[in-house]
Amino acid sequence: MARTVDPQRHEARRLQIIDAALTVISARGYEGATTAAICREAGIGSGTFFHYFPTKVGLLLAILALGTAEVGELAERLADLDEPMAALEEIVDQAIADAADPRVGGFVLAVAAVMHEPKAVAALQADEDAHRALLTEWLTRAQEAGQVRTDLPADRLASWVRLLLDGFLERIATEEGFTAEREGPVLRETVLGFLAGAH
Amino acid sequence: MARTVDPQRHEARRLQIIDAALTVISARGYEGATTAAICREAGIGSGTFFHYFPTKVGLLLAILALGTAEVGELAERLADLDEPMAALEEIVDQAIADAADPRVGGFVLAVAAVMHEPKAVAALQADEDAHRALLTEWLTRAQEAGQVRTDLPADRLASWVRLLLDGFLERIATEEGFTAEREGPVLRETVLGFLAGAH
Amino acid sequence: MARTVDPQRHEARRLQIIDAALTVISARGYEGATTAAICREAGIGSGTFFHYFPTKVGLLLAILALGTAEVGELAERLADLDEPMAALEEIVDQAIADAADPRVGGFVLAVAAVMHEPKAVAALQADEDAHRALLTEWLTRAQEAGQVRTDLPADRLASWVRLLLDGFLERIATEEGFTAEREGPVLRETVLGFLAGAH
Amino acid sequence: MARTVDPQRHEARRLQIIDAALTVISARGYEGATTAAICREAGIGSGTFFHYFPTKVGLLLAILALGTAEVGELAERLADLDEPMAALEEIVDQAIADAADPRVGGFVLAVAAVMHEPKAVAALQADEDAHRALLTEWLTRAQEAGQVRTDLPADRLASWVRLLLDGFLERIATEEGFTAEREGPVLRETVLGFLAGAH
DNA sequence: AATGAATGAGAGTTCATTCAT
DNA sequence: CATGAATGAACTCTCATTCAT
Repeated sequence: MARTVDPQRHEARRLQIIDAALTVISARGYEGATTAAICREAGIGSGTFFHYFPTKVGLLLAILALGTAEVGELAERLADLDEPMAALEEIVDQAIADAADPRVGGFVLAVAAVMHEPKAVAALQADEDAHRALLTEWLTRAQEAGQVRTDLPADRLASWVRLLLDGFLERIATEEGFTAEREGPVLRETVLGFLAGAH
Repeated sequence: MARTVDPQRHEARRLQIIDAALTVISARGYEGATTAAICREAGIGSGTFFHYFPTKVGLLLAILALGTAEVGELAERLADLDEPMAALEEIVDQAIADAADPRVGGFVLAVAAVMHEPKAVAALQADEDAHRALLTEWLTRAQEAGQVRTDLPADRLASWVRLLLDGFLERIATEEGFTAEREGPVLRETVLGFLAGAH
Repeated sequence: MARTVDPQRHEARRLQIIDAALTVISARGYEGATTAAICREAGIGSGTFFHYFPTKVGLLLAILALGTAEVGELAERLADLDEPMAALEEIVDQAIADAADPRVGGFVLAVAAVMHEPKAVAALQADEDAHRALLTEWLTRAQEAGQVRTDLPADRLASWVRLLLDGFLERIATEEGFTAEREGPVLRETVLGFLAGAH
Repeated sequence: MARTVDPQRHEARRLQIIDAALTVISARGYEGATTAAICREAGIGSGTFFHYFPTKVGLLLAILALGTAEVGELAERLADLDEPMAALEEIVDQAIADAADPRVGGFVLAVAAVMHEPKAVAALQADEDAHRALLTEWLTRAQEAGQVRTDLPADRLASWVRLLLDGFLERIATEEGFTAEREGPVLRETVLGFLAGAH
């Protein structure tokens, strides 16, 4: 009888729509993903969509915020570690694990192309900043521990690690036969090789 | 007497439109780049656009074909070289030079997100194939000469070099302060380090 | 709770748009009848139009299908008749009644000129076939009963009756003062005279 | 050396364009007949078109005027005749002969649908008026000679003869197998039967 | 006289968003 | 809460027409 919103039900519905959106955006790009197509995929009416998200961009922001939140969770999980190299390896492993969902690469690619929509750019930047902050923190510690090269400052090393992790995601989205399973070990080795530095 | 087609004038106009399109697509993405905006940037009327390109996709295909043709030109320039490593370094240097045009990264990113439009996908694939074929050819020779690692076959090495070169382009498009000038040497060193293999 | 589709409301809206289209097409021809003009006449927004019909051609096909369906209804009404001449007179009377809507002639004329759009041509042919089939059937019976001339086969007689009925419709659309009311009896007499044959 | 226009050459070019237009309009309708298509058919450049006709409508008016002029020529040829029925038969025979050009039916049909363009409507009306005037004149004489029915005034008889002649043209344009050759005699007989009147 | 490159108004169509039910 | 009919701004593309050559 209670007219109160069931927060659990509400959140479940939200995630259901986000999941559908991930699928559709990954397959067709952001502009190609019409709200109608997302609603069809989610099995809801068009009105319901706007009941859960204020605008189409609002949905995108929610997805990006979800990703940024996951970086925070990862940071918390690593907080206790003493060994910088173990933390950096964990970060790389997490990236490989994320890449196992074939939609992620397509989604990243699709969203990267949304440069208008200032709010999306800001959210993208926030996500990037969170990733870089986490990396820079552990890279700094690793440099202090003499475990990674010091010819480049930690934030530039972070840029290059991001280059490798992002490039990896996009390769998977782009190239037939380039899979997280097979190429994951090469990524690990390449990142570590890069951090070890030239000889 | 009759105003015959001046092929030179025609080609110049075409390139002018393509240049404007590069600017606009790079800034707003493919879907965000309306034909009206491209026309405004190029300083032409809307009808003129469709006088030079059959459709908006036609313009995209023309740009991609231009890029693929440039790979062919690079291949020809390298054909005479005897030293595989010199050729590979030349390929990397070319990528760094391309990345100096700040629009290229944004354009690549924008176009990578155009998954519908089968013809664009095909052209993108053709471009990718041309790049990979060139790389694979010289990587194979380098392996035969014992100059690069052999724990991975040449085509997988090519995938990883492409990952680095593409990632480099996109970093420049994305990250403030990550410039071709400053990071180019790191790219060179990283590619060569990767090809040298682990120790 | 949910606003389910009310099929009655939906059909009413459809007919409202079709009615507006009849008016506009009849007055300006098919190409001259812009979707904007039809929407204005129907008092709806442009989006609503495409909510009810997939394309402008789709609307045309729907109108033609409606007409063809009416031929079927007429055929059913006649099915019980024993007297061929009574059926043929009924067909002529129906044509006269149709011609009372002054838009019908203009519409027929306008649509007859749509030769591209293969689907429209097919629908037009289907409509023509339905009319001819009905006529040919009753003309055959009338010939067997010795009530109409036999110097021409039934299907050629059908062509000529169609010529008279169509021509009648178009005269009304074209000629000021040529009205269904005044000229209807002449049509009746002329068709019957033609079917009786020369003397 | 004289810069004077060669009127013969000019007129020939005009007729060449009109002929091409007849072909294209007959096949695609008036709106479907783009100036570009007409130029292609005529083997001229787009600029040349507008050198001979001020607008696309201007071309249409020229064609219609040509047709109206032919009615005048027919009227002159008949002027000497003493026998009204012979003149009327000649008019019908002329219609049958016109119908032998398969483009005429399609053209009439196409143009009949151009109801906007007030000037075209006026030209169409002038053509119709010329036809009716000629018919009415001879029908009046025939009535005075007691050779055709008098239960309808001459101008209404003219309407019905026009109905038959127009319908004949359109049938040919519309119906496969309905040819001027085969159906011409039936037309003759039907017109004369109608004029003889009921019994 | 003849050309065709250039133009821009206007066409059909899509789609995010609103709101009565 | 949930719906989907209704909306109109904005898009790509067509085509009659102009004009420099």
